[in-house]
Amino acid sequence: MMHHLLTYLRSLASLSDESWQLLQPALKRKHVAKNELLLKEGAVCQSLYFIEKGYCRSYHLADGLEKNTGFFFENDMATNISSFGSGLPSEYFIAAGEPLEVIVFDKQLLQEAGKKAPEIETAGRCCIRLFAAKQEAFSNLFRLYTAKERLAAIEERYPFMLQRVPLTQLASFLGVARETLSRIRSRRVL
Amino acid sequence: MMHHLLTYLRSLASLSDESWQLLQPALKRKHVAKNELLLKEGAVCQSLYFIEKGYCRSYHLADGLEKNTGFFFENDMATNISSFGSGLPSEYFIAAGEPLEVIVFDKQLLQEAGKKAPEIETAGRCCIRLFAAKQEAFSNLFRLYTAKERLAAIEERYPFMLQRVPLTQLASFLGVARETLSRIRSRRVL
DNA sequence: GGCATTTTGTGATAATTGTCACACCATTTT
DNA sequence: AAAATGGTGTGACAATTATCACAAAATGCC
Repeated sequence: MMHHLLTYLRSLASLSDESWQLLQPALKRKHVAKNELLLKEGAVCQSLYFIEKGYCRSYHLADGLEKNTGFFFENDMATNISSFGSGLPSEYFIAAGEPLEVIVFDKQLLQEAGKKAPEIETAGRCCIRLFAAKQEAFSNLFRLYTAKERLAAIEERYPFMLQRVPLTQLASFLGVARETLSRIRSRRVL
Repeated sequence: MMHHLLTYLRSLASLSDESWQLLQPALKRKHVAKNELLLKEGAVCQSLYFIEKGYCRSYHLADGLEKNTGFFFENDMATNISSFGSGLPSEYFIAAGEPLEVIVFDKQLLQEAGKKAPEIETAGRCCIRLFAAKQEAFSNLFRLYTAKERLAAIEERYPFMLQRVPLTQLASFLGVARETLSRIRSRRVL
């Protein structure tokens, strides 16, 4: 039960069986159909999502166009960290890109669990630290590399992303037009 | 004494006078001259830096060129969150852009303080959450906006940045050539 | 299978940006 | 005062990318 999550958390911090039990009330399994929303723009993010199967993406709506800003796969934590932390409305959506199996962390119940077991607090801190490090790495792709190099970097570090994410969605994530990404990709093969 | 830091921490989480006292052993004031390094590429980041006065920047060295990836001002926490968390060597430098007054958090001593006072753990988690939210916001600038719009966004949210950071340094942070940034800026005035 | 919808590829052209070269200005050094 | 240094503006041209238009391919649905 919740096997992957336990492994994930124990890779980040020590977590006794007791702490793990104290965490259970804050957790809930959920299935989400493809294209269904985990978080709406304007809503306050009240949950963390641990992804067991499938992937989801965060996107902004601008001029009716979806601009993808993040992708989250198996063993990732997905959330709007800003809204979750501040209690302010989310500026973007999070939607399932494939049929999703997630474990939902409820914010209130998680706080209570954290008070009972400091190990949970520590594990939470490690999760956020990972999240921050990942954001930083993606952010730096834009400052250090050209569009072509960004694609190569993604291909090297997250090859499954190119397999599973439609090119149209990947384009805005890499900060280029769909057509440009298509051309970069075709030139690469030659 | 450490007045700004206390205000900052209390804006993030409740922190009793007792917890604050328990935190003291982990803190140390430090002056850093302009252009001096807080963190070298290849070194493991062992500290968090709370900035009381001045600013610092993180930069990668590629082909002998400095590419700026982050700027940190008064009441910001600066660190290599990835290296600090994982214990792996830093891939970039952090240097003072102005004469700096910082409060150094020592990693080991901070951990010990956190064990004694859970409030410190919680405040630490809030710091990292802010850090992550900021990284995400900067990262999204590239996906949502053109170079011109990115400059406008910085001007609106961080006007002091344009005053204090040399254009040459700002350019790589915005992901454009120095000349391009110079032209964007001059076109804006017309 | 056949039809509708979604996704991807490609050509043509305009707009933006990078690169190289050099001028200008302010400050510091000798 | 002359020279060196660091930061910035600008012209010219090449390279890259965005945009629009449409074709081809893949996918889902009846």
